[in-house]
Amino acid sequence: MRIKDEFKQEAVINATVKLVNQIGFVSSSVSKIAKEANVSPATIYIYYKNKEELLVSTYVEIKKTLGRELLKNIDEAKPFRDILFNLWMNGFDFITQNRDLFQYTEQFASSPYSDLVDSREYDVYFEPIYRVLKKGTEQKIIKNVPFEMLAAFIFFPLMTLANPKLCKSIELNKETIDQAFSMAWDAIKL
Amino acid sequence: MRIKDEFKQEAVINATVKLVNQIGFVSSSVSKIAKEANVSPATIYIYYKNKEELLVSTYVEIKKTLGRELLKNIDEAKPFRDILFNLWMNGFDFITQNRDLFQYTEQFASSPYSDLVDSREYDVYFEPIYRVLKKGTEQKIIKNVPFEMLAAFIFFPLMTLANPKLCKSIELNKETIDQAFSMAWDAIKL
Amino acid sequence: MRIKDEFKQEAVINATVKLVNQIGFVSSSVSKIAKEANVSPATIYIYYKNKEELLVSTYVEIKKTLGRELLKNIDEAKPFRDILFNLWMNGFDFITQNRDLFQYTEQFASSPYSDLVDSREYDVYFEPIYRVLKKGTEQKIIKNVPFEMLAAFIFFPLMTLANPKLCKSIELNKETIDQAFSMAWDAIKL
Amino acid sequence: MRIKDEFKQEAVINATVKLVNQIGFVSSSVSKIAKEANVSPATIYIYYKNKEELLVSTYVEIKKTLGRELLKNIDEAKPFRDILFNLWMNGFDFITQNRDLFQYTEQFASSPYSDLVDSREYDVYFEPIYRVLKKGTEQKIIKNVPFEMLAAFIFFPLMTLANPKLCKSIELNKETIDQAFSMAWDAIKL
DNA sequence: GATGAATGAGTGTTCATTCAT
DNA sequence: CATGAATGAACACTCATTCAT
Repeated sequence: MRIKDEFKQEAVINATVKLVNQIGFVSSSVSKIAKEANVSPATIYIYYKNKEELLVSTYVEIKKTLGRELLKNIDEAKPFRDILFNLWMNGFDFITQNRDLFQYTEQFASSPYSDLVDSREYDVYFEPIYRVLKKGTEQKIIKNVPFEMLAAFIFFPLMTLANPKLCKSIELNKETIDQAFSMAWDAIKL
Repeated sequence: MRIKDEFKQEAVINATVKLVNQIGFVSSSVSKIAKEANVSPATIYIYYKNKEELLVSTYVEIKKTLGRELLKNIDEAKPFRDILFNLWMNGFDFITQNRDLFQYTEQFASSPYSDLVDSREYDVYFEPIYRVLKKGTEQKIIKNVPFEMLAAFIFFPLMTLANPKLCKSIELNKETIDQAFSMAWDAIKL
Repeated sequence: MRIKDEFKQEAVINATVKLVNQIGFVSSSVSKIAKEANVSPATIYIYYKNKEELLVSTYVEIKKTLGRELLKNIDEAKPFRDILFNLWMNGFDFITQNRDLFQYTEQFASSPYSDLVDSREYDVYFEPIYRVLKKGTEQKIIKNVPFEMLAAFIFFPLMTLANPKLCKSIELNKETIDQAFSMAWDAIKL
Repeated sequence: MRIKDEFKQEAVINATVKLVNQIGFVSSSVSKIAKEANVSPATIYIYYKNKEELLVSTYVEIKKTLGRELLKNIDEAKPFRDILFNLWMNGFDFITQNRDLFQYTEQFASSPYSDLVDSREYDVYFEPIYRVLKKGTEQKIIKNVPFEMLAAFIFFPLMTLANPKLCKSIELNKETIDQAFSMAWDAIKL
């Protein structure tokens, strides 16, 4: 029999991300994705049960990658602020170097498909971050507030800054990055 | 302009917002909006050139309202932090009391339609906020960073916290609100 | 506004029946029906909620017509056998003169759509037939067996004979018709 | 021929009949049949040129079986009515004991595929029945009418009664069966 | 101004069949 | 012989928009 063409599936994923970035989530139809991937629409249904599964599984894959990237070269022995800065910069690097992947997750998160994701599929990749922040709280280094609030002041500003649509005029050089992190730090530190 | 017409147009806008909240941006078709507004699809095309204009202008209207609400009872003579807190609480009140309008803007902002908005249409309503922040910078009360960065640390966390999807577990009482504002303040104050 | 074009709807019904007769129930797709009726596929969905409704309501309409035709010129004062013969000939005339309508009902009845029909919609047209047969039973003219069994020996042979596919070699002249009815009569009479 | 292959082909036939009974003729796609038979879709195309041939040949096989079953234990020396009753009961037994096979033939017969069958493939199995009926006619035991007409009064009522969709309320016990046969007999006897 | 009818182009999805192994 | 991968064409249906009144 014909062997499964891994390239084809990868082409589908790439086409999905590319199209979502180019024309948006809504307009990215299965047939357009198929055309972009040089594949028949029917082929997509070999790999994925339906459109939902294509979009959701693409999202989950990206989230896993993001989780892995965030924790790259993290040394938990370092001072807390340094760990956080590492995390932050890893996030920044991922966002800027994989703008299309990042943008896909942003669009996905605000789409009705986002309700269909079982976050447990990738939560494990983010668990170390919870743990680090919890330790910071316990050691009275950062404020004792819910995790979501910490995230709202650390990671959401990061995402905002990295979003060229929202921050057209901000040049993202070493200085602004440091400045932004230091603001995030001021927000959460005790 | 006849009174009857205004009612119709208003019904269309309300139906748009209501439907977007009920079934999402994607599924809100012109004919469904028309049905919800008790109006013919063709009628909508009397008021708006096309669907895009309907969605964009609805967005702009909400932005204008938001701008007006933000500046309610703002006394520029007060101390800077109090002014900011007022702004912040006005924003919080708007979001929680007009969740449907807010949710519409969120969905709109992450749709491809958002590229089509000319922000100058509502910027004037937000201009006082720019001015206040600028004064704060000049008086060395807050950090001297681009406006978007300030916004990223003041208003985006607010929106994040008010988003029930993102912050399921956070109860929004007086205490958490104060806490959140104080974190935002720590982030931007000098 | 544009007024509803009765001709269009009729064209759709005719096209449905015609196509079902030409290419069968299964191959008669909405788009083919639309093309045959010189109408856009979308137009069909103005008249009918979905394909099912188109097929079912076409069936019901034909059944109503059949019911009306069967009872044409029936004089319940006549002898029982004559009434039955009248019914029988009315049926025969309908089948042979509206072969396409009849064939549609045959195909429909053996399609999965047939489960979706609420027979109460047309039962009223056939009620007089029930009544006549019941009277025949009570007056000990015909055998006291369930209605379906009577039908199986009166009307199903009729349908079989009128079906050119099943009875290729039988010429349907006055003599064969009389012969067939007399066989049906022998089957049910006491 | 290898044993393994026969199993596969038989599995395909069984799957075809089973699926047609479960989900109907229309929905029974080649891939679903293949899945049900634990076989690749491509395998089916080794045994059959195309879907049509699969369906038609399955039909023909069933017809052959039916022919064989009808003639089981037929003793042409018996009185004519007894022979006929034997045939009739054999038919009844086949229908009730192989409802799935019978239902398949019913669905097939009212599908456009039925035009593609060459009845000569199985006619030989039914030839004895022709012969018996012909003798009955010659011996002036039954009416001298075309074979199809006899069939319409003997076998079609039988099929009608055995069709649970058409005869929901009729319980098929010894008594009703006898009654039905006697009606058929009244119809054809001289 | 206001409308319901009408539509071509598109949607997600399944199909019978063929390909390459 | 047997297979899972692959596909173009078709499916039922919805869309944003325009037409005719």
